[in-house]
Amino acid sequence: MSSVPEILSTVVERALGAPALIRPCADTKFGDYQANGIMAVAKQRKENPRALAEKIIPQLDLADICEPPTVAGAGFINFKLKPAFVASQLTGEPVPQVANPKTIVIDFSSPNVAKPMHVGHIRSTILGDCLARIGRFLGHRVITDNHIGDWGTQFGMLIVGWKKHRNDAALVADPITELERLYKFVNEHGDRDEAKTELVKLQQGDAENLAIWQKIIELSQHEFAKTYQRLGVTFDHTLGESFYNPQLPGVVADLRQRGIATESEGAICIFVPGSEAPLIIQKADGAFLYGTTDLATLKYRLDHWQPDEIIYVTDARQKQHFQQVFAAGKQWLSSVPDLRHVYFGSILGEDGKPLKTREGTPVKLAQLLDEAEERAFKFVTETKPDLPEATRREIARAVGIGAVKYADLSQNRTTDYIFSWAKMLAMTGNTAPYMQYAYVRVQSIFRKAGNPAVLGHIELTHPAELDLAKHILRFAETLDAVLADDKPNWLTSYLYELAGKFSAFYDSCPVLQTPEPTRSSRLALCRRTADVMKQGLNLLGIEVIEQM
RNA sequence: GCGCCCGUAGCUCAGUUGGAUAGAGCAUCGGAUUUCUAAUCCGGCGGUCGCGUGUUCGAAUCACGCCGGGCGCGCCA
Repeated sequence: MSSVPEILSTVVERALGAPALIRPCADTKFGDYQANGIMAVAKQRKENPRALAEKIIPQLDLADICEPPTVAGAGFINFKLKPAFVASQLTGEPVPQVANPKTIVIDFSSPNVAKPMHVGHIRSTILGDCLARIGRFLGHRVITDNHIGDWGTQFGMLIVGWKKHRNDAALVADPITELERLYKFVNEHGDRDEAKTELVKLQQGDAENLAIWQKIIELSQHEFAKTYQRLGVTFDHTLGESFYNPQLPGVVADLRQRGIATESEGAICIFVPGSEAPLIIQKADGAFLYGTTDLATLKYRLDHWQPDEIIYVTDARQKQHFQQVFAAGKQWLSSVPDLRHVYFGSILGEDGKPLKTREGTPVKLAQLLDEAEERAFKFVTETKPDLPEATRREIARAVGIGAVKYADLSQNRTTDYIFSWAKMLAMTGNTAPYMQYAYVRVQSIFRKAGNPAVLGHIELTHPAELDLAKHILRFAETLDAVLADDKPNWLTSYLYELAGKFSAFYDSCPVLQTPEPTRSSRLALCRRTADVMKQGLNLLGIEVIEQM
């Protein structure tokens, strides 16, 4: 089964001989879909667009699908779907698998070892996970990779701190906090030369320092895993910076040999068009930089996974860096896939400045999730005091975590956004709880009906039924659009409208008290709505619940 | 100095890549329930899309120039 725009495109393009540019109608009074391509063609051929549209229409064989198409405005063709067609489509497979699956590597989250994950990691983690879920759902081969920061100069300080100032009890209780303390302590009070010496020993393979380094990574990974579990995020690989470390000298040598990298002011640099400053891959003192690691990583991924596309989910400030890395990669490697920097803005406090705690430190992710759950728990306890506490906790978990994720994903990722508890946990408006509630209402109907409702024959008569049904059909095209531009906020908008249309239907179309055959038809419509809601929220990484 | 991003309703934001009369939510005002969870639904109010010039059948969207805000720019990641 194809999406409706695909069906319309195929038919129109056959007659037009050019892209049909099928879009949802700007206003539903015009119809359901419109073709915008006629005007472009008319311009090119110097024809009258309305006349061209009139000429095209008789060639369109769409009698089973929509009412006779009409010409409007400057040369639009409008299509109004027939209710019988909509009903028939509802019983098919909701989302077709892509015809040509791609291999997509998604690099996201990337926290630093020995530091707590903070709000800065939310967007990368949630966005990357969402894109991975959608890619897989559509049938692509997706490989997720957490490129953690597990190598670098900070280990000099950490090793000194570990050896001389470690508090084992604190390390057991809260490893990351203790590691952070050690780093800060040495940074402020320690001997820089000593840190440098330990770093060099580590780099030269000193057994004791290597063991400490590994232990620090292990402790950190264990903490990361807790957060990922809460968020329901998984990775296929966690190949951090250190993994590529042994490859760096070879990468630099190869780049120099090919004349792509050159020495300048003592450093080894790659100059790429479009930016004045070079990408430095080896410092004057011989050390490598993250650009070096990024190039080594690119080569590794190409060699091992043969991707068609690599997505890097990092904040917008790294834009220039990735432009340089991508440009350098294209000079260096013969066949480079579609490299995408999926960037995002910062999370700001309500004062419009980067979100910080009262003490001025970044807000820790774990604490943020705690607070979200706690706020949701308070609310559930107020509204449903009779539910057992365990149930209320479970609802609060799904609602709280869902709210945080939804608030982030519903925002256009390219801009900064203002973090607001009130807004994300609001039970009205474009929020996760609103949608979870809509789902709960459908489930309640099924419970009262005494069965989960099967997908049977659907008859669309009431305007609210038809409106809801048409929107359900737009699920597939929405997911295509999301993945084409890496913009999950289009999916959240879709789901918000779905929940709204369901609520309107719920309000005006009784289900269980209605006589057959309408009762079964409406139950089937509820079934399909619930399935799409659940699937859609699942693609955002948000759980549904049975009651709230 | 060079470069990137942003500016849309009182507030927070969409706007599918140049399409029709610019849309939501919040706030505010009004209405709806003997019926499946009112955490709901329906309606009203609210706009010089920062400003200007241009490109064309058509511009919030593209180009150029201003104004205002954010960010990045050779040896951190």
